[in-house]
Amino acid sequence: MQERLNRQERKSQTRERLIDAAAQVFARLGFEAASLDEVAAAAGYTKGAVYSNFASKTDLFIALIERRIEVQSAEHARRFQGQDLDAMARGLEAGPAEEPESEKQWVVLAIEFWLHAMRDDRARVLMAEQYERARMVSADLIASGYKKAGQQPPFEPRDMAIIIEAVGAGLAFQAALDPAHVRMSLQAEVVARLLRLPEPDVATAATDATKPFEASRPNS
Amino acid sequence: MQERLNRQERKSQTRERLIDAAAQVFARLGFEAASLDEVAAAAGYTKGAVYSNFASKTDLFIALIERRIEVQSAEHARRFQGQDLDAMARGLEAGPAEEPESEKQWVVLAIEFWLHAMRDDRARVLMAEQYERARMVSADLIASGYKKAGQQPPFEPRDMAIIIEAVGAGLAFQAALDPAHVRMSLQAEVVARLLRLPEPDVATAATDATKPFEASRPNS
DNA sequence: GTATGTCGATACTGATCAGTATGTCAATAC
DNA sequence: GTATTGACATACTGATCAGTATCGACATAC
Repeated sequence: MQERLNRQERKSQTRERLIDAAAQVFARLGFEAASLDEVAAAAGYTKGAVYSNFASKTDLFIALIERRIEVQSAEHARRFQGQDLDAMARGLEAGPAEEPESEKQWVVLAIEFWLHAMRDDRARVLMAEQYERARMVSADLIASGYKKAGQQPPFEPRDMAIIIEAVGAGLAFQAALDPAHVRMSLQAEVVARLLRLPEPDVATAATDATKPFEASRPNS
Repeated sequence: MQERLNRQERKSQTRERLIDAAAQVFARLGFEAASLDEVAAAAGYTKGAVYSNFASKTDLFIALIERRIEVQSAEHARRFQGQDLDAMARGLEAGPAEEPESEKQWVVLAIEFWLHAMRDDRARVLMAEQYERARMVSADLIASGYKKAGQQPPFEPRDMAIIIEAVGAGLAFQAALDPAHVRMSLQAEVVARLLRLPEPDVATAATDATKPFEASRPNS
């Protein structure tokens, strides 16, 4: 049952298993409330394995998020690269790629890490960079989508990326609290409405298509 | 310096001070990492005062959120009641009512409580009910705003309330990570576009006309 | 006045847990 | 083969902390 592995292979296998277990346990109990004993046990090891692979509890958390970021970035690129606007909107309608349970686990972990990031600058910068990279990828896709369609975006592509992410995150937040009252499918509807330019209302469409809505005063 | 207060007054004063202190300490350290000794000390008491006023640490957290809900609901109603759509949109542009530091504290606490709610049904139901009530108030305001304007909303008023909240929360989430790259003022812009307000120029020209679109470099 | 009950302080307990020190065994090196 | 190194297990430490038990002071009741 147990493969013959050399040191390096076995160590990275242990590392992966610990990270998987940490994802489960941190999501279930929260980072602070979770103990490394429980994480190690969930992976079939003891705490010694944790400290042999990670410098600290926080380090394990960061490794977990870093791995997630890699997976997610690849997934994100794979899913939307080279698509036109309509296809992107339809992609959103399809909802998340994962099963709901796993998806919710990642939402909780992202929030947990966000809170951690509010108090730990290393984590904050890591997460901020991840979001910024994702925004730039999305913004490029959006910009080239509009260019192909020969149309003007209603907001700067970069702002559109921010907005789409915001709507998704904000809906997930509310839906997790109260799924009976909040439909995640609203995200696709909102985005479709924001993306699709030729609206029946000719007068506003004409003005809006030429100039984006003016910015309000700069934030403090 | 210390007023003469009867028992009831003094007790509720103690309670308020403990809740204030808990807001500070929980926001700074997180609910789990914060100790009741520190909360009590921040309020000028000892842990005995906490357990004389609250059944448990969780109970204190819930009392804190309940009080916040009351304040926020009153504020929300006061701010938007009886306004038309234009005025509501302009109200959003004005940003949060509180100073940024206090505002951020409440964002963090709301997220912290949300995470708590993911694992504690009592907290989840409380928070879900709060959001649902706020949605209904907003939906009514939106519905009557459209009725007055003689227009059709692009989404059901209740869904619009959900969306506006989602955009605000999602932007706050990103802005807290990376204020240099995310403008909170996007919320007002998105909402204005979704509401499809008739010509914002009249109302906003006076204040905003001098600021052309220049979104990509927010000063921070 | 005296009695009573309440609020909050003090002191303690039992449990938990991150991190460390050391041991053990297997893989690698020679 | 023997020596060495590395990965993980075991055992321990020091510290923290929620919750409890008890006590004193003071407001209220009579």
